Amino acid sequence: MARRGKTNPPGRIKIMNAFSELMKQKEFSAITTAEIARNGSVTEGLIYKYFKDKRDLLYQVLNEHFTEFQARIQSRVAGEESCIEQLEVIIFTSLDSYAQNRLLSRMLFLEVRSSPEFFKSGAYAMIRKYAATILEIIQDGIARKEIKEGTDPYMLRKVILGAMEHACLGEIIFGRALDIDKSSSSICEIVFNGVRR
Amino acid sequence: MARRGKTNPPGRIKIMNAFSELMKQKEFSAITTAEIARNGSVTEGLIYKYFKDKRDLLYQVLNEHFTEFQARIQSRVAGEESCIEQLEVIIFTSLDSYAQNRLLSRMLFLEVRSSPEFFKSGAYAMIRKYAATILEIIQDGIARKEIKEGTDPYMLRKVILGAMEHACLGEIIFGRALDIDKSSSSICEIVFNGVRR
Amino acid sequence: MARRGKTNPPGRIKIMNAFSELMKQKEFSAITTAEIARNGSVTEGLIYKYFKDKRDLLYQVLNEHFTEFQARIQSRVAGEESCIEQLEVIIFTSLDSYAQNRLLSRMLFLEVRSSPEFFKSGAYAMIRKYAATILEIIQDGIARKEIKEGTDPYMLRKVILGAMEHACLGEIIFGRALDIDKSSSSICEIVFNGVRR
Amino acid sequence: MARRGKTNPPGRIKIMNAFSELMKQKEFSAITTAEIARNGSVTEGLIYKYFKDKRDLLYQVLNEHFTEFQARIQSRVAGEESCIEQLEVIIFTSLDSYAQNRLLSRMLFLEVRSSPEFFKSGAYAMIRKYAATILEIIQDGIARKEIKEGTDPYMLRKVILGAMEHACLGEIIFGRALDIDKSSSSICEIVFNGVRR
DNA sequence: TATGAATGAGACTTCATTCAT
DNA sequence: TATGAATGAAGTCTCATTCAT
Repeated sequence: MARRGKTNPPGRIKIMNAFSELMKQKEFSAITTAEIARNGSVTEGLIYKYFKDKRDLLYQVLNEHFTEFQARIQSRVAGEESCIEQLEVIIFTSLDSYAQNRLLSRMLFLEVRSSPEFFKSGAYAMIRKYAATILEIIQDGIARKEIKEGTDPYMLRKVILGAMEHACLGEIIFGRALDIDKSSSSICEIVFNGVRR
Repeated sequence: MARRGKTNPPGRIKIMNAFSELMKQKEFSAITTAEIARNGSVTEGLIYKYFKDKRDLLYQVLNEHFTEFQARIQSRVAGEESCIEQLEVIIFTSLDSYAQNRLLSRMLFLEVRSSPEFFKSGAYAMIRKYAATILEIIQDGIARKEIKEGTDPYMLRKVILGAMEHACLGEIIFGRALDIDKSSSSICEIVFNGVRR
Repeated sequence: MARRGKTNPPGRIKIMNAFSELMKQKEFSAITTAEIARNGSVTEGLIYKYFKDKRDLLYQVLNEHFTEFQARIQSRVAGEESCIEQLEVIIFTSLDSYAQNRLLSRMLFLEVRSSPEFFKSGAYAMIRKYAATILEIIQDGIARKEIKEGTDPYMLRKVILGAMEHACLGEIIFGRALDIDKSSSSICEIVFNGVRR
Repeated sequence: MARRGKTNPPGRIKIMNAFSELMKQKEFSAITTAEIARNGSVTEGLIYKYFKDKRDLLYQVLNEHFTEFQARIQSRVAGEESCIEQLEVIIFTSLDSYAQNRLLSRMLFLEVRSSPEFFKSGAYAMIRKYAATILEIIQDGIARKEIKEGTDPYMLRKVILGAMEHACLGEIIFGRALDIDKSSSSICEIVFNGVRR
């Protein structure tokens, strides 16, 4: 997503691309501004024309990714009727997005959450929107009697988010393969029907 | 747990305590060796007598915490008969431990997982033991027909671990209060009985 | 004073005003061209259309101020007959100008004198004129027997300039109030009549 | 003056010497930490072990100089009986110190006063002591009827300080020679006896 | 066991300035 | 006349780590 109203100068784009590329290779703290500049064929100084600091660059890149991600979720959900199906779609699509974009997941699950500043960023605002969407569907599901009435919607959301996150963790950390179909249907089966015999 | 066989010199203890204390206040990367030394009333040089480097210090501290944690889980599980009850105990005890020791959770959920070296550490070995315990109970539960036979034990473990983790995340990051009873029983209800009406 | 012959384009005026405004708030070296451009609603590049560099901007601003200052002094002195009275008028008027225009005094007493280039600037030429005026009056005073004949006119000038400067320093640095009447009459009393009983 | 109680490690001394040396050659802001380190044969990092930042280094160096300066003044004043003579000694000794140590004067008159932090430094505390000494002598002089009773002691101090400062300014800025005997006796003559015929 | 002095590499950042349009 | 993009050089400072004593 281009910045609203403003022009998006080539240097800015180069910097964001170079940074995204580097994020695929190494941790945030291991990336130096010198590297970013070199890879983007700009000078280090230019980074600070467009970004407050290195973290701000990270958050702006994340924001773009998350915005796309959130848009994809929204459009897929729109096609489903029942709440359970909507949740299934969210779980599948999220897992799919995570798998297709390890960079995104790495940053989200392992890097940014340890910095308090992240939670003031626009990138985090996007995440909140995503979480809000899930909550609404759950509440709707309870209202429409698709979901048991005693269910705590916040806890259910936590279970879903946590399950998805842990489903990806092995892949992100160890590079293990992830079977999205199997993972998402397993999560749905467990969460919707329970495991007790 | 003191290091096996060896004596535990006062300097080493001071350093570990100072570090633990600092971990309650700020991220790992924001803690400097100078601070650790100052807070522990030792010199920076001494840190390198007992620890290979700053990360090693982190892992040794974590190891102590995780060892205790794992021991507590084991002893509690021992008292339960059914697998479902064992899992309930694990969920409650884990949540309780996380809540009582935010330091532990912070480090585990937000700090160490981004560094590949962590996964070679003794601290991580403890975590694996913990995870293995859960897996065994699940497999046992399936064998003993307490848990549905089609259930993927690995995925179930992921759902449980992820649910617990996300249940704590708000508390760790934003300092929100956590109702352990409610959280653990909600997780159990959702996972064991499902939410579909 | 507008630049002789030339037109004074709006951009140039905006830059000078923005800079003058900033000088009231912070030291010269703490002011960045980016700030000047932002405050003046022009682009950084434009500064270099009208001014050789940042220092040149400072000197041109100073020049305008000093020119006015010098003109005021000249016109006031013209009204006095005796040399002593002329000096009194200079002391009072200078103090008054300093107090009314702290920006001027700040720059003159605390900022520019540390840079050798200043002494080649037009602004400094104005200061020399002012100093020359004082010297002439003193020499005239000696010739007209109003001032003791052994007096070293250069040293007397230094005493007067230094006394005025120190009288203002507290105000400039600490924002203390300055009683101009009292200060100027005290200086005159001390310098003209001496303090020995 | 060595730091009280603490040891004064060779590196710290080397840094201060290297810096003092550089201050004789160029303005404070033109001196880089790289230069200081190079000239002192230490690493840049060491500077920050002993000094909070570059300014702190400046103030600590100044503090040493001013402390010596103040001690010299005190011991010379002690030898004089009358207040007028004490002031004469202060004026002569100050001028002499300024002339012998242009570094000191440059920094005091042209560099540090533009930074608000200076006024919180120990170096400035020394300056205040010096100024307090002068004020006490003046007040004593009034009490002992050596100085006219109507004299404003604060203004008299300002005249003296300003006169001395301006007497040195030419030397400091333009490298002009300064005749201390002549300058100090001229100042005394003007201030004590006045210039009016 | 412990100290304290010193290192060194490099990180982030700032800013005056230029230039094509 | 004015813009906006980009430069590049340097600058301050941080910090984990080592080593002689």
